[in-house]
Amino acid sequence: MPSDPLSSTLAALAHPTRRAILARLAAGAATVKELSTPFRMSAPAVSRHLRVLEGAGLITRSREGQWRPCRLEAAPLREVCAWTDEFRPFWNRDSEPLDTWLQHLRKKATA
Amino acid sequence: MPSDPLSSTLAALAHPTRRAILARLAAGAATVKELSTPFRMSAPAVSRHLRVLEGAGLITRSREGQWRPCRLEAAPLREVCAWTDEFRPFWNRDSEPLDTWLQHLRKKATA
DNA sequence: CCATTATTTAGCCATGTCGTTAATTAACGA
DNA sequence: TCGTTAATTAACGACATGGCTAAATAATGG
Repeated sequence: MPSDPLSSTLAALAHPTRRAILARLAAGAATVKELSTPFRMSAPAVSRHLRVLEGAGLITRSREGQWRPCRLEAAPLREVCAWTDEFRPFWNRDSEPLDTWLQHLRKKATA
Repeated sequence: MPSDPLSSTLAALAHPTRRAILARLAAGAATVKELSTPFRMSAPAVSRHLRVLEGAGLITRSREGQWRPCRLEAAPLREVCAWTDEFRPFWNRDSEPLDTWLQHLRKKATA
């Protein structure tokens, strides 16, 4: 499993539950209990999702008495957006025409 | 494993080799062979990465004689950027102050 | 000290990933 | 038809994910 920062971030986001957790945390910090209830998921399951998010630097957790409030850390999302942004010129256009591929072949032939 | 479109896209992107393949395809279509050489990876390995990318709708493949040229399909990246964009207000600010959490506790106490 | 609440850890199981090599299928071209 | 090249599939191994329940760890508050 790749462990570079961007890969960790993307892998963490590649699960609907974890994205929903981040969306929830955008509205304010929350405890594990508060998160597990709406997602109809056991506390251990949520705890593990949180560990993944923490590993990706997408949340931080602190100790507040017996609670472990989670807070959103959205900075890694900037890198994700920056990466996709590189492809912005391609978002709206169809895949390149067949011509390009044929030119490519022709170039190899002459080489 | 989640199979919704956004999760598929993010999972496909969560591997440096696959991101590098997309970056390469931005410069034009390429065959499996052309992709496997620079990545010092066996053709089967690349073939499977391509399958993942295809499953996420990030590339399309056609048959051109004995070659299977891959072309970039960047549309799904738009959705990724759109999702992260929702968090743009949080990108540059520190995690919410502790105050918010304390208010949160106080609210529960009075409720 | 004991009961309660919050959270994590430990097992379990099924399934997916990611690389390899070896074998198979598809198409070309003399 | 035969040999070559391109690409996929099959099979393997090591390991991660994602859910569960049950048990262990913290901290609170009588």
